[in-house]
Amino acid sequence: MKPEDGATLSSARGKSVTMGDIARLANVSKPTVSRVLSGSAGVSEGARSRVIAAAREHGYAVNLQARKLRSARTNTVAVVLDFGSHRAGRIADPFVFELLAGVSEALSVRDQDVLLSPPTLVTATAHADLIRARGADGFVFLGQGDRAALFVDLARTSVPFVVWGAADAGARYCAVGSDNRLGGQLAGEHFLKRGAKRWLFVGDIAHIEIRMRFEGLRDAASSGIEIDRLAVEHLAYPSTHASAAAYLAEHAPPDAVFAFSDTAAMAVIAAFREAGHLCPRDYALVGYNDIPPAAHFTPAITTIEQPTHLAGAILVEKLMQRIEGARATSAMLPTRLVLRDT
Amino acid sequence: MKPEDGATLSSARGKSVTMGDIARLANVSKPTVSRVLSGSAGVSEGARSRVIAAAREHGYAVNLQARKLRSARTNTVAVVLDFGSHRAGRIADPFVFELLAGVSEALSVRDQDVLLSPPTLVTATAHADLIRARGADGFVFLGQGDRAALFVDLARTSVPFVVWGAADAGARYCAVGSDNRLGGQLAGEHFLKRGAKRWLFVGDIAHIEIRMRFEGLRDAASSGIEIDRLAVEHLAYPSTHASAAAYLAEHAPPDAVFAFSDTAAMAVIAAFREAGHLCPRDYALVGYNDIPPAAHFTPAITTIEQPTHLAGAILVEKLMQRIEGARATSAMLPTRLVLRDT
DNA sequence: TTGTAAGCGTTATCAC
DNA sequence: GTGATAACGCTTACAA
Repeated sequence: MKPEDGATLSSARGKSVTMGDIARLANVSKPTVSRVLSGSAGVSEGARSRVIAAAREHGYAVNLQARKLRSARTNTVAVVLDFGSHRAGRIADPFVFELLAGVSEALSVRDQDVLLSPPTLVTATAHADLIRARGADGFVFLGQGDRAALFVDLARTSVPFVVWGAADAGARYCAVGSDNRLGGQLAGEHFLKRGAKRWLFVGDIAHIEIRMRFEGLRDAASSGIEIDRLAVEHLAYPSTHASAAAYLAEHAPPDAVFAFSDTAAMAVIAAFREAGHLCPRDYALVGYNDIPPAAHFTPAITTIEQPTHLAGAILVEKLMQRIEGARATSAMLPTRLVLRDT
Repeated sequence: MKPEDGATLSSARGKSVTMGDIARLANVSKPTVSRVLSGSAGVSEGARSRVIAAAREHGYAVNLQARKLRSARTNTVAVVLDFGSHRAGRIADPFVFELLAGVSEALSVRDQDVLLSPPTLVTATAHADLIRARGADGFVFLGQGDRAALFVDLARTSVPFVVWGAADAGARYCAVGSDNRLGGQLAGEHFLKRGAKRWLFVGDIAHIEIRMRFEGLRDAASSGIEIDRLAVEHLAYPSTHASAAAYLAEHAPPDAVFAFSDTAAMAVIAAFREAGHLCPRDYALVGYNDIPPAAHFTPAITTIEQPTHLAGAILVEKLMQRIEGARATSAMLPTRLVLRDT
């Protein structure tokens, strides 16, 4: 190594260390450094160790932007969270967070960067632009919210995306979700066993996932059973609490309640209790998601469990298929009834 | 426009539309297209409109990777979430999610991309590498978890970062948090008014934020007051529930409880109720965060409110200062007691 | 196994 | 106002 080697370091010129610098220090060429650092085979042990030593010594890290510019893929996935439903005093079910953790980990395993989709992205065009701008290779939507129309539009484009949520029967895109219809059926069967006749469904069926749960419930109902529906405005504890209280004031009390989330279930229990309508004494109740507090609530809430651990991995796998141009089928993950006190 | 224009589009050669294509179509040069699309002044109205028309017609979007390679900043911020505390059955307080929403929006306003920090990043070196690799310009840590040591290490480097959480007295880095000590004091004052003498603090003081709350509580205590501490293992509802039950079995019941979160407060109420120790009949209780269900729980929980709406904006502002090389002072956001039934 | 050369698509610099 | 030209730092041919 000649003394000049240090002097020609680009960092000495006030810039950051580049691959060329490492190449010079290790007495190899740039491509060889590249090969070593991206772990491709076909490099001699000597060259490899010299490169690694030089890189470590000079704190060199490959410039990700340059790499991404050069290669066809960005290796970045945009994740879309449904903040709208969680802000402004509405409640965030831990559920989405668990889903995010799962997705994040699955992507990390595949060396994919996770971009949080900016809240300004609303139209299909805007999403397509992000792909064209090479900001990401595809999208994972965590929760459908009121995006049904967006998905239909997006499915007409070549934008790779997967959606967490119910797969609509004729959906042209890949949706991975728990079997919401089954969830509803399980709730219905539970009510039948309890001999309940006047069922109340709490949830906004404008959301596809939630409508499927309602339909499952309806499927399970035999003749002689009456099903009423209480549309709560937001995914919120307070609004559910208020709606539930108002409902009791105007209607005959139900002897079974199926709530779209455990949080909503808690709100119903609280509101009904204030009116003297007690669970499980006066009615059966099934929640959704099996969040930890459900087990320890008083009464312990019977609920439908979703397989969050699997979900992230499967979503990511499907998206990768789509990005690589393959077809990806929608999938339904099984749910099960967790029987507790209600 | 000559017919050749279309034929020379790079998209016709199977590549995506580039700035050069738009330049040709609009009869200007690449730099002019760049000027128009990045909104810089000094372009004639004619050129501007031709460029915009051509870009729109061909669905052109500026290649973000190329732009980032060229410019000094990546305009990307890495956000670090504390999934560890939220996974595997532990509870996610909606609080973090609200914080994330706030940060995400504040960054979007400044045209910053949000990268979710990969779960593999643990050491200070790994974080520094991401900056050197130009994966991001800086970090926002949402929640300290058990990262105290990491922050100290990171503060010795030139990595720009800000932390949501308590600012340690001698901290060398920028921490933005609510005034946890004040929160503790407010709880203590509430207990004094109720005439409580045997206080119980529920929370793990290994977490700095939580220790500050404990210290605030202690500050508020006058002589003759006994304070006990119950360290719960995780940020979890179930573990708090179990610990609280076990506590009552071995100790004299407290007449005041200060829990590190509303969720934990709910767990305490439930566990104590099962042992016949009722709130507010037998003890006063203060939670933390003012999550929506706290208001509608039975009993409605008295709690400490944190200014989540402000937090995101302030964190981002401070980080931008750090990235631009300026100093950024830690900040304490005020908290207030929300008085309810407990 | 290794090196040379040629871009990837943008923006900065400097002329005009 | 506008345009030619040269980087930015890497990877992919292709050649040796």
